[in-house]
Amino acid sequence: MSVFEELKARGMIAQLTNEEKIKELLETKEKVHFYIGFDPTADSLHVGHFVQVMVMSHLQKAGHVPIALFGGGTGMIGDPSGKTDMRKMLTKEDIDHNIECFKKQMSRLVDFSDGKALMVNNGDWLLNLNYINFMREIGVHFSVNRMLAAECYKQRLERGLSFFEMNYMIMQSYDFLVLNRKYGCILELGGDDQWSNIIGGVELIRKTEQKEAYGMTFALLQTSDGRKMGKTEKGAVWLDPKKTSPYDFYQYWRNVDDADVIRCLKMLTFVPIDEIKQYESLQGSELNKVKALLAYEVTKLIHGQEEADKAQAAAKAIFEAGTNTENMPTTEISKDAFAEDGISILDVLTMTKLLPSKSEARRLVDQGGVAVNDKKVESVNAKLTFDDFADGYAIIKKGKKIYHKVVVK
RNA sequence: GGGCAAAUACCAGAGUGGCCAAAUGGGGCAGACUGUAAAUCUGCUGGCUUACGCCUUCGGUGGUUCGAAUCCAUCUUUGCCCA
Repeated sequence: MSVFEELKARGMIAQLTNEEKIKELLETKEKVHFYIGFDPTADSLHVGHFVQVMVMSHLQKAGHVPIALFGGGTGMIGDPSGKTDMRKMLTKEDIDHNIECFKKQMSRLVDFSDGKALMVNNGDWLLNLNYINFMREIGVHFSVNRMLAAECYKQRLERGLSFFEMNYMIMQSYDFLVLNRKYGCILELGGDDQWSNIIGGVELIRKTEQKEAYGMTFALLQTSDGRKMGKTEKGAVWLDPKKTSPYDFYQYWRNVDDADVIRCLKMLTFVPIDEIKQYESLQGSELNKVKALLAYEVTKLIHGQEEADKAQAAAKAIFEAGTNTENMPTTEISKDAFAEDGISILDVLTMTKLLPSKSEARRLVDQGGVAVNDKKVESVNAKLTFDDFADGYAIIKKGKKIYHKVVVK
């Protein structure tokens, strides 16, 4: 199976400028330079970027050359596509820092050694542009009428779109042109929300260079009911273990909706497509087992085998056997915090940051959502005494799935 | 630059002198049911307090009033219309 067919079979491809040409290109040309842009708006990649990185990896394995473009320049504007509000503007220092973080995370999946993949920063050519020259050379090729007609701006047209942001598309198109000239890059990839921006680049290359270039977009990682995946109450699911622990990361995938398992497995893991096909017909608790596979595989890709094993072991321990306290988040509490009759459960809950305020802690206890050492806490007046720490620690359970170890010092 | 309108909790959005910590919906959290899922049902959803209650919040500041999310002045921001 060719890479192209593989990507297709995995349901990753959303739109293409020219399907036959792109297929042919990827199947017959030895090294295709292609690029994907990343806006460094945070100091870690999140799940939304993950699909793009997977695509880079797939294509690289087939011998093609990924160019990861970091939006050091465009990031200072912010892509308005599909957004409802203007983005916060970042300083140059923030952006540089974020790029560094992206590079590290990406290197896990994409091999950047020996020119097998490239990293570029569009700040290198965008930041020092001369406005008039740029407008004369590039700006002339863009029609405002057409840009306004683009689907991705629709929402913004109702709420207001600044000229500033309007430029994003031009700049991204220019990126493609620069990479085309510099590296012979003829293919731009991106999330499906990037479609208009990508087309812009393809057309720009045709107009200025009289050359064919191609674009392809990937399905956004969405839940079956159309919501973006990778969002939790705490915000995005990050690839950085400091921001989303490997355990939480594992749990996120462990808990995906039934309807999303197969798609995630296809898009986010290297599990062979034939194997995945066998899972497609599974239902009920059988499908539940596939989720464990998904969680393990994805965690392994991002955090490595060791962390994946740990996360899996921790999950098994908690849900299938008693409790394994080894990889549990832990808080130390000083002996001094104890009064003669012990320490209030409410205080413990806030100290461990399991809950942000005593009021919330009170509510949760009232509703029977807290247990200590597997015994439900019955009253908001409950106290923990040293007896509760008989093994050297106490296990606090919040809800059904969140465990926390407390040690007295 | 001129005219008009708006700003309320995580989001959307009611409230237009006291009954307002503020309707309703979404989201979130918890409980029941389950498969660590979804759907469904129930409770909760500013902070402090054992409790009575107290404190902070309706864009900012100042004022009117016994009392202001609500009235007045002013500033800021956003949207719409005209140029």
